[in-house]
Order: sequence, then C-alpha cells, then structure tokens
Amino acid sequence: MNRLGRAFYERPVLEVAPDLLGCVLRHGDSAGVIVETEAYHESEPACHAFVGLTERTRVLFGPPARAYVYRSYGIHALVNAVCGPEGEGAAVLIRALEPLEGVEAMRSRRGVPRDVDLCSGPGKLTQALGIGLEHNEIDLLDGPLRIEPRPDDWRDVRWVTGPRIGITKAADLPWRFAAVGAPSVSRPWPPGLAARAARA
DNA sequence: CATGGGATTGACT
DNA sequence: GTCAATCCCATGC
Repeated sequence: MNRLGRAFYERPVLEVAPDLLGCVLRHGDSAGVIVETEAYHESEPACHAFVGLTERTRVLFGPPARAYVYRSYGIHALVNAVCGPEGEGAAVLIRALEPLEGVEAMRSRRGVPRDVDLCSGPGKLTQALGIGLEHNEIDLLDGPLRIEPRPDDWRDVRWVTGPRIGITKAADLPWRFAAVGAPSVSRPWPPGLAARAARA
C-alpha cells in the first residue's frame, strides 16, 4: 500500500499542515479523514518548542514523522505530527476528522451518538480513536498509530486558512487550515473565512 | 519545592 | 454567553 514517507514531514510545517488535510489518521480499526490542522513552529510563542529544548519538547526537535501527544488542561490528549528536519521544533496539530472506519468503536469510546460529535475537536478525536500519552514519540509512518495518504475522494481537497483556535500568543498568525465543506470542523469559521469558503 | 497557566470540553445560565 | 475540571511541566523562589 501507498504510504507517506519521512520526506513528506521533513518540509516546512506550513506546507505539511495543508497537505495533511484529506489524509487518514488511523489507530487500530478506527480511522478518520483529517479535515482541520494547525501549524506550530519554535519561532513563535504559541508553540511549545518556543521555550527551547526541554524534556517535554524533545520530541518536537527530534526526527520528523513522529507523534507528539500531550495533555491539555489536565484532561485531554492532543496529537501532533512532528515536522521539519531534526533539530527544528515544529509540528502540525490534528484538530478534526471526518469519521471513516470503526465508527461504532468511536461512538463507544466517546459516549455520544452523532457522527459529527465524534471527532470534531482535537480532544474529541484522540478519545474517539483511543489515542493517549503512551503514543507520544511513536512513528506515524507505519506503526499502530499512523497517517495514510489521501483516499481518491480527497485527492483534490479545497481548504481555507484562518487564525488558530484557543491560543493567547501569536493569535494573529493564519496558521489554521480547514477542508472546505467538511461537517466535522471543530469551530465555526469566522465570517471572512466562511465567505472565502463559499466562493471556493 | 510551590505555583501558575494552558493548542479543551461539556454542562449550565 | 460563562465556568469548572484536572494535571503536566516550565519557571521562580
């Protein structure tokens, strides 16, 4: 089967983030199409790697294509794909999926019935797929947790950009990327984005 | 060693 | 719209 290679992730994070839209995040028998991402880079203060190399950020500065999973607000696990060459701290946060396979297992883990509520947020999708902190630093190329290339239906996905969600630092950077027309986007788009999406 | 702040979610007014 | 839950980790004393 066709797969993404290390080189795919070893590029600037602002190229990888939109290219991941339409790709499939899979854990075990559950999988979903990535429809929303955000880019983070050590050069801006919203990125965890901004503080430099620490025990927590070590994975961000490591080889590309590994998972960076961390706990947010003491409650949720959020999953990122490490990007850029080794030594550069950058990653793409996976913010939302369209459920694709193993939907019953997702419903069971999430405890909600509607498909649109299963993976429409970064904390929701990790719960739906059973992703936890134990997956931090594992390789995303062909392990149990992996990202696969775009299915045929998503080969030419359209996307829009906008400001990142839920951050207080560098909130002006338009480093959020969302697939046009995907129901499972985590938050409504700002008016400007919605207008661009309608025209797209 | 104590403290403060989150890349969020779900429940409630 | 507001707000609490809950814990890891970076920072500062």
